[in-house]
Amino acid sequence: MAKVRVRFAPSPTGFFHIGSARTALFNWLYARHTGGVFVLRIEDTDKERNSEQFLNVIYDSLTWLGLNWDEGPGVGGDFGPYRQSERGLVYREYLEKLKAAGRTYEKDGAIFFRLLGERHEVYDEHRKKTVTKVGNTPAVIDDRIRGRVERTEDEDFVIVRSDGNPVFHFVNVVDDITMRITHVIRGEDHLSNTSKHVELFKALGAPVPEYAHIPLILKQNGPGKMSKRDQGALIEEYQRRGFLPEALVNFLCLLGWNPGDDREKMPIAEIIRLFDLPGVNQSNARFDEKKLAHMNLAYLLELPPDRFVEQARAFFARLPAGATAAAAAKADESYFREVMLLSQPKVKGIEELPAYTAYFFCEDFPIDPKVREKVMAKDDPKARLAELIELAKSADFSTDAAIEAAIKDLAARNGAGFGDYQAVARLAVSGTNVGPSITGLFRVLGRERVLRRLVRFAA
RNA sequence: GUCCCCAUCGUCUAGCCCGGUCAGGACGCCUCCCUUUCACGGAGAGAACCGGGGUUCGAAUCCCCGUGGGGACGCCA
Repeated sequence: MAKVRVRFAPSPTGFFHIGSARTALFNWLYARHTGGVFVLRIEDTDKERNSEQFLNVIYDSLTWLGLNWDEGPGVGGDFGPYRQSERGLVYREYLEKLKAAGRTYEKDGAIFFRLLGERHEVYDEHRKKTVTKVGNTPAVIDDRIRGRVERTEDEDFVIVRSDGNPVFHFVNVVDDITMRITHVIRGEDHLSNTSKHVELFKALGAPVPEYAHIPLILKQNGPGKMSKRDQGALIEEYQRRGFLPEALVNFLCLLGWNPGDDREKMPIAEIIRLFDLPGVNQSNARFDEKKLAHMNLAYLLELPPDRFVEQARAFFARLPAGATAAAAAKADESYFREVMLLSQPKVKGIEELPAYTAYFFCEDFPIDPKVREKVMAKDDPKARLAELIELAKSADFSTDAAIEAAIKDLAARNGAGFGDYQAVARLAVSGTNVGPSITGLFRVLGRERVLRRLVRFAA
């Protein structure tokens, strides 16, 4: 059997959004599952809307997601060039084939593709004008996801604009032929276009590829499919917010596909092993950022320490200039690491880290007045504070266990509970009532900082 | 308006192809437990087969019709 060749063919006319990412992902998965080839092709025939900047968004997003391409810009391949703007000669050659077959005609300066069949005029309600319909035979699409779909293409359509540039339907088909694409996996929004493509394949005497139209991703609130302007639509936003690409990829896999059992969080290698076209759903899926956040957290919690710190470091580095960013940047590398690892099991995302850890890096952190009121209303916090200051002067700060033992001992001697010390100590050293365990807090902050903050707070 | 696709908890979904288990899991929500704050974690509750016909002893599952949702109808891709 011929080797599977799939392609992802984005147009650099907008941002790279979640729907495009999933289309790319499903193509990539299918290529990896079958041992086939994943081609990246840039559909930049619309000169009005293209820009180099958008091209980089595509490359960056795919790379970040780990969707490496086997052929395409940057890596080459035997069927290039891989940007449509550089394939004019190929299109001309195939246009000649259509012309020679008598399947084209010129009108209003543009070149139309001629369908086979009887012609008659009819008034089109939607476009409010009379159009020429063709009594064509239906195109049969054997869709790997949807089954047999019939659709009749009944109007000639433009394949070359009056400015001489070929349009999407034509170049898409020509490229799929010349790049030997065996499976076209794309969004369901293209299903209606497929009859045009089938007509072109036939007219060019080329075999029609296998089709697989995947369901669309609907916006989480309101009607319609997700578009680049919707909340949470852009891949670069997840990247910027410190989401883990493996979590996003895992989440995206589950939008329209499942392994056939209850498993959700699974390594990409396992997904590759199990992924197949018949397993893809037929119905559209609504995007749910809460579930994505949950998936991200699950990955975050088990991220190896080195990678977690690396992610945190990168996130801090991109932070807009400010007190926390500056202080963290100046912080000792091992201290930064300890602070981040202490916070890893506590935060729900990398993006929470700066706010969550701010007091580790500066001395002028705010004291939450509401928390202060609550804590100071408890049983003799001033005495507890004084006792803690004494403890901080002499206790062993080297391990959590040592700190815990010291505080417990203190509590026992003064007829108080661990909690009586915990709350006031936390308030004094961090200004809040949330954070890592008090023992971890003491250990990482270190004796000097803890003592200084306790004394200052007591004053 | 025409054409195409789809239809199980609020959401993602299993089950459907090859009719017969209290329709299963996950997210979210709520309750409880754990606890040194906050999270994490654990336990539990609540929550669905769009409607109507048919076929059948029996339909979430097969067929038809509605309805609903989505998409396409550009010299955009």
